[in-house]
Amino acid sequence: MKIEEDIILIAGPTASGKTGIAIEIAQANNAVIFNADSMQVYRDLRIITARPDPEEEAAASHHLFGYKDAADIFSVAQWLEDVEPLMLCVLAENRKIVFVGGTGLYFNALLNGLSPMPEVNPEVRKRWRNNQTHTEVLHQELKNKDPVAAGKLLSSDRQRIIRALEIFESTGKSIISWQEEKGVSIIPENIGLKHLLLMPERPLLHERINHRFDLMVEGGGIEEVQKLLRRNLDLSLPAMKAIGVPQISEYLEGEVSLEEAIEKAKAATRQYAKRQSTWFRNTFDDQWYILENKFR
RNA sequence: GCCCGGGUAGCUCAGGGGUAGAGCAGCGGAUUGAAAAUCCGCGUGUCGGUGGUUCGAUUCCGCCCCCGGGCA
Repeated sequence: MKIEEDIILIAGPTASGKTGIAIEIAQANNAVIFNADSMQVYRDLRIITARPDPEEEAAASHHLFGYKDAADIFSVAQWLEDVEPLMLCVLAENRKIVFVGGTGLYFNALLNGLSPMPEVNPEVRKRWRNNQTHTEVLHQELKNKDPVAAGKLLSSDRQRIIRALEIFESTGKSIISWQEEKGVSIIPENIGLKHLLLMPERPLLHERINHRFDLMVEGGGIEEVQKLLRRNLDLSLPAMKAIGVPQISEYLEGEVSLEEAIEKAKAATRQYAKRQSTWFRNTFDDQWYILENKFR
C-alpha cells in the first residue's frame, strides 16, 4: 500500500490489527513508526499491552514504544513533547511517519494541539492525588474555589475534579480559563496527512480480543504482571491500571481463579474497545478513512 | 419407574393472581497534562410447553418435556 502523504495516522480499537497494518504500511513506504498508545510506552508491559514483539519491532523502525518506566506518570503532554523533536527530525530526513495507536486523546492532541498550561507543582499534585476525601466533598470544595470548573464537572467525576483542583491551587487560575486558549498542532502546516481508522465489526472485534488475551496468557502475560507486582509500585500509577494488571494480580493474590481473572480481563478489554470506538466515531472528522471489513 | 428440588434477560439468580426485577455481560454517550483513566445514560424477556380455574395466569391446578439430587 503506497501512500503519498508524509504522515499516516492509524487508529482503531484494541485488537483491531493496527500493529500489523502499521508495519505493512511502514515497509511499503519506507516510513518509521511512532507509538500513539498511552500504555505501550511502558517498558515493563510488553505482552499485556500488545506492544510489538521484537520480531515486529525489527521489521520497521519503531519509536516511543516501551521507553518509560512503570513508576513514571506519563501524560499526553509529555507524549507531544517527545513526539515533536523526533517527528521534525524524521521529516527533515524526508522520511514518512506512521502514527499508530488506540489512544484517541493522543490523536486529538496531535492534530489539534493542547491548550498551553503550566505544569502542576509536583507537591500539590501528590497531595491531591493521595487525598482520600469523598468525591462529592471534593466537588463541593471545587465549587467554593472554582465554581466555573465545578459547574462543568459532574460531582462524581473524581479524576477531573482533582485535576481542576490541582490546577487551581498550582496556578491560581481556573482550568477552564486555561482551556479556553486553544492549542496548535505540532504538525507543520505543509505536511500531508493520511487518516486511517480500523473499525472491525463488534462481534469480530470481541472474538479477536478474547482470543488475543488467551495468547497473552500463554505467552507469559501472568509472569509479566507478577514481575511488575514485585516492584511494589503505587497502585494508582497509570501502568498499574493497564488492562490485565488488576485482574491478573487478583488471581495472583488468590482472590479469584485463573479462569475468572481471564474472563474479567477480557470483559475489561471489550469495554475499553467500546469506549475507544465511541471516541473515534464521535470526535474524529470525516477525513478519516474507515476500514470496516478488511479483516479475517 | 417413584419421591424431592428446579426451569424467569446472554449468564447467575430474586419475585409472585393485575403481562416482571437485580448483579454481571451487552448497548449508547461524554472526554484537554492519569485517557487501557474518569464519568453519565439504557433492561435487551413467548417467565419450559400445553390444557384448565379465573374478569385476568409468569404466579394456582392437571398433563407433558428438560436439568439436578435421592429411592429403586
